Amino acid sequence: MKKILDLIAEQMRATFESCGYAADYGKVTLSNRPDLCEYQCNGAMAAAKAYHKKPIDIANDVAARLKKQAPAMFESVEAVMPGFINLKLSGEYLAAYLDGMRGGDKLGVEETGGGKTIIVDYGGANVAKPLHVGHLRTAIIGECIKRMGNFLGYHMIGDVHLGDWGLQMGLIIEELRDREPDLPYFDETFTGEYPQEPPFTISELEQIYPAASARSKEDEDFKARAQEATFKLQSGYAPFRAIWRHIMHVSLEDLKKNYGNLNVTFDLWKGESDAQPYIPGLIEDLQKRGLAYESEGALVVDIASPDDPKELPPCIIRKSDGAALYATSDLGTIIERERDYAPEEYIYITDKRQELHFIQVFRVAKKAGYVKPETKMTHMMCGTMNGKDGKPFKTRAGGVMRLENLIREIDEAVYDRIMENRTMDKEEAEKASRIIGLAALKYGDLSNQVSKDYVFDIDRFTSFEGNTGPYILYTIVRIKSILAKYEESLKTAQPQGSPAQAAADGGDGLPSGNICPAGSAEEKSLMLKLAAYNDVVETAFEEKAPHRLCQFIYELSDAFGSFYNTTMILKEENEEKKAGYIRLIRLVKDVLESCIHLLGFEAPERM
RNA sequence: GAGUCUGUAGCUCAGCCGGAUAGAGCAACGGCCUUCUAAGCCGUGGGUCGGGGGUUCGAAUCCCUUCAGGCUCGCCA
Repeated sequence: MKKILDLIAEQMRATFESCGYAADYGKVTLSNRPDLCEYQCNGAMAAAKAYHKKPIDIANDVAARLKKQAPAMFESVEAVMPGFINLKLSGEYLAAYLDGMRGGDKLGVEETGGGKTIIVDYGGANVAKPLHVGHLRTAIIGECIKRMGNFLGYHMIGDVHLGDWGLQMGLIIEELRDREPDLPYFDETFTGEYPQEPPFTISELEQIYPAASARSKEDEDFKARAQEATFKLQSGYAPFRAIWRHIMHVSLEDLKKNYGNLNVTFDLWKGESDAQPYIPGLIEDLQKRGLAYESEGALVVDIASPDDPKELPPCIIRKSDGAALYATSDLGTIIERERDYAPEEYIYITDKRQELHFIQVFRVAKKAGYVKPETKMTHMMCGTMNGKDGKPFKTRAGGVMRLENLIREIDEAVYDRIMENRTMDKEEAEKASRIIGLAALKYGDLSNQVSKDYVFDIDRFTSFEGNTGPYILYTIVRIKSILAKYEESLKTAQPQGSPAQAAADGGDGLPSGNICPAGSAEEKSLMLKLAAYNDVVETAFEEKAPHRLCQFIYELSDAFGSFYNTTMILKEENEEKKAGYIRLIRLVKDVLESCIHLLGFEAPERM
């Protein structure tokens, strides 16, 4: 469906034109004075200068003609000093628009994506290291971007892009050697098959890595061994490759479980190791074409542009010791992605501290022609999640908070909250607390601007009052409850097989018919808010701004709350009117559920 | 030092490609449950939009300057 603002603006543009002004002045926006109007056009003030007329004269002229040209669309059209044109939509027009949304398969949202392929690189988890809060933002923002894109008809490919090729592998191998020297991987004379069973569990692995990491900081000798082991692994030394596969296997299983708990999934589980085969060719190519040159012992590519306010450092693609690094592996990944998917856009979602790295990688990729000039390369820079003290979030002990501990803390707080307010059996309360906890966590994060740091306050997030995920869920649950009661009443009033039952639309038990024009200010506010849905989803995706979606569902829930409070839906005596309310609130529920699905969480049946 | 981002109510944040009286939530205070889930609704108080200058009919929004803070600045990822 066309966006309602576009429909109004089309009409407004035509009217400006027929009054002898350029159509461009007919821009329409949501009103910033809801007490005065619903939509507004400020074009008359802008046009005043160009046509040497008083703004109010132009506004009067346009308003008078608009009323004649589109009588069915507006309830009122007013020109107001100094030159605003204030609009109120007709109740019938609005109700019909909402019926159109109900009839569409995506609630009126158009598939503007046209199947374009976009790769979203988020996650960035490291193999053998547990997920921590630093991975939280990129994961849930990326998941949301991916879901919005898919909903809008893009072909989104999410890649976790694991850190699976660094020094941590050598550290683990050498630590394992010291702990279990008898394993066949360390027997250079061993010629048999390596065991299928991994020599460690996930919890052992998670214990091995930090121990090895700490040791390498004190023990130079150990560190050198780890570096040597890393080098051997990367050179293809069979026993270490075998250990590496075990590490990957054990760790991936755990990562999938943890991402799964966050409702985050990936289409690709690629990692830095997958980029390695492309690196020798990449370096050779850059050298042969004169793009890469030796500088201070390293191999670098210039990326500076005269437009830069400050000359940017070159991108290092090979260290002076001959090893490849982060940028090299990202470029290798780009080559593979071009070969396999040739996406029209890349979206990388990482911490904002990686800004320079991506500027460098993007410029090298473009300069060398590895991606087409028209391919969009976007780096979404996330702000950090801070604690109440404004500093990066830490555990009480001062360490890095593991993601699963954070999730558990929230779920427990939610569980307590449920038990103190509701009568619910233990099993249902536990299930509900996981669903609500995830909503609290994700909404709390996504409702902030992506690029800004934000304060994560468990007490606030689990207090469930006001602008929170649970409030949104609560709205959905209340609507579900009303709908269930209404359906129940229909069943008792209309026996099975009756004509009224047969006329039910979509087999959902509700009578066919339309949403009625609003009967109250609260109802109309709710309807106007609903009508903005397609616009909001499109804007949120274009601006890569999930917080816009959050703001929308908060306002929609708020509008529903006011309507709910002033209108006794099930007590309505006029059956047609009551059915109209039901259709309306069902649409509210559908839109809210659609939105939270895009945000990456769900609503429980009761709470 | 250079670059860059941020600064809006006591706290946490929207608004920022110029528009009318700067909005929410939390906290504070006051109302509303024999009626669809009160995790709700309604209301009150609370602001030099960091400071200063400029552009404009009009600035939280654009430009300059200044203060404060964060982050980044070739061989980590």
